[in-house]
Amino acid sequence: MPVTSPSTRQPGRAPHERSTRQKRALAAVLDGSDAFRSAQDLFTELRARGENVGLTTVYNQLRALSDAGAIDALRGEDGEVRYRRCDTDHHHHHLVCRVCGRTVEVEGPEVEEWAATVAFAHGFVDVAHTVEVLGTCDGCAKRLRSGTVGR
Amino acid sequence: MPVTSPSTRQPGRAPHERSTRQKRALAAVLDGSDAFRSAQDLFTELRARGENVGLTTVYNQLRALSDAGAIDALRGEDGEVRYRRCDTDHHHHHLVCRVCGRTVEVEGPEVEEWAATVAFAHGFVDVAHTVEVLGTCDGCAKRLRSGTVGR
DNA sequence: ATTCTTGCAAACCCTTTGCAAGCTA
DNA sequence: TAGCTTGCAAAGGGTTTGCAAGAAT
Repeated sequence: MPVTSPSTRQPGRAPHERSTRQKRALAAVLDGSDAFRSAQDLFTELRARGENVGLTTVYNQLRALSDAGAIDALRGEDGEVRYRRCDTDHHHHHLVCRVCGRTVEVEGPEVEEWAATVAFAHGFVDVAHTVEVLGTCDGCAKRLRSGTVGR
Repeated sequence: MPVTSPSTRQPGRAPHERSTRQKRALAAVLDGSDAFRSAQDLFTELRARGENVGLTTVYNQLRALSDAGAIDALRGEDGEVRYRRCDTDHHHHHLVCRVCGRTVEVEGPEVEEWAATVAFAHGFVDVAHTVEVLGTCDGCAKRLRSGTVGR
């Protein structure tokens, strides 16, 4: 007598992912900005938009998305992790404005090479590297100069 | 009539710093290792050495030392800040072993230049950058290969 | 009906702060 | 003695987890 469970189900099968209002809402917010946003920040915006999504869910989703490689995660100086939808697929780094959070994706072949060379020279293998460039973007710099103090 | 406070005391005068058993103990631990260590880690080692130093004091000191530029502070992927006595004075980056924490200070003129160029190209000013190279050092790689599993 | 998803409540963990007692100079 | 330093206790802040109710398939 055959088992009742469908034969399509395999042992290591990835679980079926479901579409929910919360996931869609979070995705919309992520799509609507190209700056790195913290979980708390995203949560606040969701509430502002009238979307009722729990903070826990925001964390749950962000982790899932990050694990799946759908978003970039970056830990800031203050220890908060910030997330951002990643457009490009290839390896790249970020140029981030410390004032408005605006980010530009940049490439740096010479940096990749340098990292590999340096690591090799010291006998390190399985190398990864993090490179972030932080600065003040032109717009913010102008604003700051003109006396319109940021804070 | 002159004020009673000594005339040697100036308004913005830096406070007198005192030498204590705790400070010396922490300094000793920091000197005894050239890897980045977390506050908790340092605290544990102090206890292991039989030195009674409070966790709060470790944090207090590390912050003071860091503010004074006497030690380097680096926030890891896990959000913990790690500290390390910094030998060299000039700007440099770190090559860190993800297994044993061993670090090598490396320079990268090309990276500095790249960062400056990229930032300039996008109109960013007042630029800073963080570059960390993470890998597995030769010793650890060998140990892992030989089946002596790390965990 | 099944099982993934949600989100409240509470736990975690690192770090900071309040403050009274302790110690250095 | 003066006031920097210590460190217990407790608060803070971001993030994770337990788990029962809810929703998608």
